Amino acid sequence: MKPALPKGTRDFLPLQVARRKYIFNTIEKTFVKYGFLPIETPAMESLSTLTGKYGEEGDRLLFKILNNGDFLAGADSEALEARDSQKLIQSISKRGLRYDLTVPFARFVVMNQNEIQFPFKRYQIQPVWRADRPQKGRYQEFYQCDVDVIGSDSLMYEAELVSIYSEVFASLGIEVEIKINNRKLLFGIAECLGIEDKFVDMTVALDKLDKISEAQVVEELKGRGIEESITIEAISLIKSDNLKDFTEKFANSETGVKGVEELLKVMDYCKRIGIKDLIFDPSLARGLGYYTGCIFEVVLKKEKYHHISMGSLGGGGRYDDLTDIFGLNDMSGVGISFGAERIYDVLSELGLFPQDVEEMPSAIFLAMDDQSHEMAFDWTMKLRKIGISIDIYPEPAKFKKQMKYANARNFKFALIVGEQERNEGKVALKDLDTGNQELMDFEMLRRKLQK
RNA sequence: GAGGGUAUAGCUCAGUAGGUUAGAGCAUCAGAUUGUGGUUCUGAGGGCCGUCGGUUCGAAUCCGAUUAUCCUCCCCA
Repeated sequence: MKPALPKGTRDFLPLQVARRKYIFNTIEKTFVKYGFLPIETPAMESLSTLTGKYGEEGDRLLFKILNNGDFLAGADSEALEARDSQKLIQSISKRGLRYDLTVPFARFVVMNQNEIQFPFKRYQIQPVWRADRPQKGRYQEFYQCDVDVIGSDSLMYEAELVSIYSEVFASLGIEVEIKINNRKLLFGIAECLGIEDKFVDMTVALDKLDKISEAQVVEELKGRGIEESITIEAISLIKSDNLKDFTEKFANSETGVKGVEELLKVMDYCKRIGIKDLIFDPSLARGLGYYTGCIFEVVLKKEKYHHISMGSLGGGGRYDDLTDIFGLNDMSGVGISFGAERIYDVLSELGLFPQDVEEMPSAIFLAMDDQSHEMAFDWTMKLRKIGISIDIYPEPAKFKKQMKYANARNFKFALIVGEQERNEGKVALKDLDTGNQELMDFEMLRRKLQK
């Protein structure tokens, strides 16, 4: 049979794995420094945990797992007869693959509330799955790196998370803008324009302003029943980057004022710790429905990387009612996520990966004959026992072949053992860059490889 | 959900206006070379040309369908 991967999935070569680990490690190190603790949740969740949490579109993109055994025995025969897939699913699939890490986290918090201490600071780096149509930089299986704190409404945490963004991207060598806005401020705008019932439509459309023209936004909102004059007013409002302007406008919107206050507080925290790249952007909306307070998004610094087109490298925000649906109230939380796959693409395009991400032994034994191979094997194992990473060619094959292998795998040294070396109880250490060779006994070799 | 591209050797891809036996590079193996690679030369193996159907004396090539995959829009990480 012909081997193939399901669409939107990838294999990773050793170098790619090493580079991905470098990203994950950089992110994780920062999370740990800020006092976040790791958790893991299963790849599968009950379908009921997942459905209805991501909107209509999200439900469509959920991977459903077919029930085991005779799944048709329990199938809804009416739905089956009517060929109603949507309805049939409930009776033939009770599990699905997780779509993000936030909803499983909410479930986790509710189920483990007696085991954890609030405010609970957790991070989670695991793959998620979406049955989306794949394209560049977008896959059906990809990793998310989430960091959330739940059980506190302190705005200090917003500042901590901004600081984490700032630190992680700085250590990766990428210059970014961290955009911040507040859903309450957006609601305030809707309120003073008298369209609070169309709040979601408004934000979704305004969010597209950097991609489509104002006229198109007006058009889109007209289709959703918002008058042109109101949309134009809304657009002019969010063009302002001065927070104080909003305070005046929000005379009739308590929520709007609250949003401005929250933003000022967070930005004040960030100023204290010297964060420069935080930018207030009132057009930032974020699609996900559960956000209620500050929202964030990270993008490449435009003036620096105008040649690279890449969506956001991360995003997040505050949510007040996430655990509510699972029966736990009064649990405000705030969290952000890193788009590791996109970060990978950016680092790779900019050539910003360190040279030495791949961890491998510096030397490999090559033997000329059976007896030498035995000696090389003994030395190999002795070195490994004292913690030195080392490799050996599996048989005394043709020497040229062994050299080729050592070279192709990028070893720094070849340790050559033939009759001559063996008789002296030594090996020849050949530097594969310079071609220089040096005879060494075991002790010399140990010292050479140990540093 | 809408649109576009691609499908030929293990891998990356050529294949001209339909015409005998479908090619290259890389990889693999063997030899020139019984202990020195990254950069030598020679040779070998390996293909129902995605699948089904149609046009034709004749199809990898043209047409239709189908499947798979990549990409663009929507949305997202």
